[in-house]
Amino acid sequence: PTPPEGETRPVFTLLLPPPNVTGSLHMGHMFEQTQMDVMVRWHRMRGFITLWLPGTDHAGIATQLMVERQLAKEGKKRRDLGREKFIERVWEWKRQYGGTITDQMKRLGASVDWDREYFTMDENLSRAVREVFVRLYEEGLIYRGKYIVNWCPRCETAISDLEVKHEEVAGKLWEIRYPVIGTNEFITVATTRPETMLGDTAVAVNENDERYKHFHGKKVLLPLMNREIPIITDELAQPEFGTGAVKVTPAHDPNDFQAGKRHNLAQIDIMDLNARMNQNAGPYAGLDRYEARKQVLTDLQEQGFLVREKDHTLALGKCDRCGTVVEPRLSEQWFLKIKPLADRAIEAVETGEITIVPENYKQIYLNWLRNIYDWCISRQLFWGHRIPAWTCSDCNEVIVARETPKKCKCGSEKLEQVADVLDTWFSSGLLPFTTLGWPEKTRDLNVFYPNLLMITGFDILFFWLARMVMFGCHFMQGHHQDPAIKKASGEGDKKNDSVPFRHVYIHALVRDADRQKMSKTKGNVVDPLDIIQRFGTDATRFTLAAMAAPGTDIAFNESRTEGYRAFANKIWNAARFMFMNVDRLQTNLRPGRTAEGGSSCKGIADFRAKTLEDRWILSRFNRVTKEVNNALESFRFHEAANRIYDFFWGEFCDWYLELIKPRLAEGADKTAAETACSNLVNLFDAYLRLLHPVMPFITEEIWQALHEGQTAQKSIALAAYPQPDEEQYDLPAETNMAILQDLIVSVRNLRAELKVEPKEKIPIEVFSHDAETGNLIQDGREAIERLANVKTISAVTESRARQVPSRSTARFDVHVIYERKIDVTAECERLKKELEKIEKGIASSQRQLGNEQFLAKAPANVVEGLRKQRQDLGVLQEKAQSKLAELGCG
RNA sequence: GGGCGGUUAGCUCAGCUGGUUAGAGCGCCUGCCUUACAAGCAGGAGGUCGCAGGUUCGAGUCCUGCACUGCCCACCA
Repeated sequence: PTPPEGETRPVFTLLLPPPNVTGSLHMGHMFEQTQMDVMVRWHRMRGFITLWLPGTDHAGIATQLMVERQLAKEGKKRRDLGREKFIERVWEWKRQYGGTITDQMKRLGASVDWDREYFTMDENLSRAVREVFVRLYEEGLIYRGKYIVNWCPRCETAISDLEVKHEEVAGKLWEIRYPVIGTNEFITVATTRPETMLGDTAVAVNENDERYKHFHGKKVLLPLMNREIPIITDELAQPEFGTGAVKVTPAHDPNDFQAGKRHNLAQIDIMDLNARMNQNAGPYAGLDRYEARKQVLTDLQEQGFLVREKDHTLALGKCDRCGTVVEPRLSEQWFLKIKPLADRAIEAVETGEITIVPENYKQIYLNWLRNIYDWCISRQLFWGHRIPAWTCSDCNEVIVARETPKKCKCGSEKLEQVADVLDTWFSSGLLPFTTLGWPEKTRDLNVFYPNLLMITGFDILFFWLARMVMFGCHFMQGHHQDPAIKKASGEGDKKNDSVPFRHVYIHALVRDADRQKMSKTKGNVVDPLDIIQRFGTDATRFTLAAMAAPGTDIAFNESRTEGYRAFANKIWNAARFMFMNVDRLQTNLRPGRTAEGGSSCKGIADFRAKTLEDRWILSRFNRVTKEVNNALESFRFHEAANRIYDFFWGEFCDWYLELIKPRLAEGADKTAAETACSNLVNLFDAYLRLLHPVMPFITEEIWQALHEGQTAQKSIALAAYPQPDEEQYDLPAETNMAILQDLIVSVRNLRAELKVEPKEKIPIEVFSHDAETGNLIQDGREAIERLANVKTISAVTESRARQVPSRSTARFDVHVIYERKIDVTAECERLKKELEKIEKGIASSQRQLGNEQFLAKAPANVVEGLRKQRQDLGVLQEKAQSKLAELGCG
């Protein structure tokens, strides 16, 4: 719902890049949507009013292609049906299959606002498209004209420069000689498309090219066609390239078209809309362009005009949609004068009104806009937004209007709407404002425009993103977002609200495990629904988030997902452990019943830090919370995911749960058990909230069970996202915990080495280097015994470092008492390795500490740290050496 | 022809603004069904950070060149 006037909460608006109706969900969608959903949920939980607006795109060519294929099975073409019937079929198709992708989306857990779902051909959006077109036309930014455009002979339509994909192919360059009239000489031209010679209307040479000076003003006889055409001088011909003379075909080449204009040459169109030769091609009429090429070459050869053929690699332009080789074609089209719009779009990014992350895309964006050509916006398709223009059959007047005009100004009523439709991207470029009710001045626009964020892939940086900026800045000029909301959203200082979005995050592309682009034709498409089926949505989302390092394409790898399925399982089991204890203790420990109400709290509610492990985990949780929030702030999804993962598995499960077990155990002190359990519950609750944006399903399920409807919020999605409380950082607790962990690991290590029976408890002796450590170990006695499987701990007053088997750190030496002999060779080996490492460390720290420059220039804490390290290493070195001596290692 | 990335453990990848002895997951080796979890637990092996220079007290991190690789852009016949 639209927030009313007076709303002072921040607003987060995000527009879903609308998938094509024809589409089915692929990994790229899921990747993109996972990142968006993480952002949306994160903002929502932090108290933003969020709008994530979904919709689908009518996708002109793509959709038409689908229906055409259907028709082809019935042996029909679209023109057999005619526009109206055809469009009916498309709508029919849309009704039947168009929902596929949105249905699939629902399984990703994407928390979009389905109530607002739109389709780009909806009436209100179509009306906005007409409005935009008419305004641009009235402003003189849209014009119509006969130009060379990229033409797809299969789709039978013009396409924009962006829709042409160039592909390097090994082709040929043919040299053809044209007889110069009135001489015995020939002039030789080179071409990669010999069939176009049929439409030649001149031969160009460079004015300064000495070789051809004597031909100036002469004519040649065009072979095969026996047409006289002039030799012109034009910069089109560059002396260095080929023969220095070039054939000019104004109707079939953009450069030649320009040259033709300069010299007033005739334009002879020799092809039809399917790139077959027409009557103008004389005897070649009816041939397909490649058949014609073959025939032309044969004939030239026979008649002695073909000089030679050379290998030549060329960049062949192909239709992005269907792969057919594009043919430059002269035709009447509609264009958008792009420069004025581009200038403003450049400014918006240059001045920081829009920020782009990662930053290198900023340059790419700017370069493109700086070198932009007018945009051909008309398409000769049936499916799409009809161009709101009519021509009068009596006076040829063109009328551009919002609604169908009744009659022409000449009085005639014979008006016919222009057959063309608009490029799909024309309408998608308008979505940031048209989906919010434009051209009406709606409250929605007031509140939700500009979007706070735009997340999309670089593959549509130009197609879509740049156009949204151009259109947004143009049509929303003078727009002001509700100031209270703007301020609350943290954008109070940005003056201009005409931009469609304030921040852009460009995500990477998902590739297959071999880094290949996924495509249907390659057959390497990984179906996200299949992955979800096998590993679960949460695990799949987590995989994508964890791999989403900005700027780096990701190679989707199932083994990672397998690992994150295990993670989900781990969470599940930890939750079981928690519930087990809650149930057993039979107390009101649900977080929903605590004083602070659990989830409305931005940290851990009611956490009572009684013990070292409590203080430690509280401190760690807050630090991790800080790291996660920071990471999300800068779109480092992978970092957020990894912190969340490591904390839970490596700290919470591996240590905290193990450490509190005695307190929870049967027969333990009831009050202490309840405190421990309550802490556990509240910590778990907070953790679930931290994790929720990435793994919405499992967190919701456990959270619901945890709260049992006892809380004001209906869903964890509306609970508060954890925020760090730096007061709860506890460095001493973290340091001490690390010492205990070291000790426990050392003992486990020794046990493994000595191959102590797993069940056998053994006595250990610990020498502490300082009283503090001694006390710590004394206090941690129970934990050490349990987690290291130790029988007794004796504090000794003399270092046992020399004795084998033992382990040493800078704080303690630990020696296990166990009669089995160690493997001397192996132990020597290990000690030597260890010593080597230590000495390497000593050498490097020694080198630096001996360097006056270092002491003078490095920051104090670095120097201090290094000194400390040097000292510790010295101690360890000595210990290792004496052990080696004791063992008598060679 | 321009531009942008990547090159770190067997595999897939982290390593943000240069600062202690470079990390994770998977895989591998050893041992464990320890009453939340064998999708698990404990321990372990494994890297001269693509190559060559340079800047710096200090470089996986910054600069230059090279190699390999991927991508984007481009109306030279």
